[in-house]
Amino acid sequence: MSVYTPAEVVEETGFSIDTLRYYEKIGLLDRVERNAAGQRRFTEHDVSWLGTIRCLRDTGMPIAEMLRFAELVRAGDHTITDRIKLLEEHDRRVEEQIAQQRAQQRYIRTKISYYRSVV
Amino acid sequence: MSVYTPAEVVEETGFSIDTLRYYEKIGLLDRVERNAAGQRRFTEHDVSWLGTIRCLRDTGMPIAEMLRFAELVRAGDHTITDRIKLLEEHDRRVEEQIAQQRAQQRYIRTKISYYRSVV
DNA sequence: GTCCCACCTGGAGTGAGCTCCAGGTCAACC
DNA sequence: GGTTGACCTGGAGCTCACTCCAGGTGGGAC
Repeated sequence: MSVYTPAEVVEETGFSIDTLRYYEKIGLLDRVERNAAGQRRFTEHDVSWLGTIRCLRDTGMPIAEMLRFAELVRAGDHTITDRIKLLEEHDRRVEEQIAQQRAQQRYIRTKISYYRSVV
Repeated sequence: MSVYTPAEVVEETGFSIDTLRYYEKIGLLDRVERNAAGQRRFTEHDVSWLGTIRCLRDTGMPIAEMLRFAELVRAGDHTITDRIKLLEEHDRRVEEQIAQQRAQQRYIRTKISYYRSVV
């Protein structure tokens, strides 16, 4: 099981080091292990969890809800149905967002066409 | 040409009255006309522009860029090619956003499926 | 006349999500 | 032994986009 330095995790995940520390501070990331010098050494598991975080974040899930999800994960396997519920609800919102954005894109394209017609 | 009271515009556009005042203050909305008592009376044109604003905002355009667009509109017809460029660039970003969200949605759904398989 | 209500203004405050800073540690290289 | 560079901590500061507030006006219903 390999470990990752902060710089490697920044490279892998696209989060800044400050964001990683912030996520750890607020409990979105479990306490990351340290080496003898006190520097963070991330596990494969941390990096994979950060991938999930990125996905939820970039689809618009607020931190408070990601925290709820993190707590469910921490609480163990008996919370899996709750996690499913949470993710399904989020999936529904993402679906709506995409549909709305498609509609708005059509509006923008109509506007562009109109402008093209008058130049 | 009908006019709209603040309450009607709130109803029509979904923006709060504070947001409308804010948009006017920063110049995203042209100075709105007032009646004898100093109360805002929005025109059809204002409401339609607010529709455009909503569309751009909800697809993630920052206020600074909407302001640039508003200035182009204000500057007159010779800026139409610039407006097209701006909107096309935005359209491209919206397209990317949607594609990214679709990919992330697939990830979420995979996660849900996995959870379902272990319950 | 007085009450309420919708609205006005300028300016302060808020919440989310980071981002930056000062001052320090440790290991490695010259 | 000095310098560099990656990292550490706690806490302050920042950006964005609003949102709220205090104190006031004008018009209509009772």
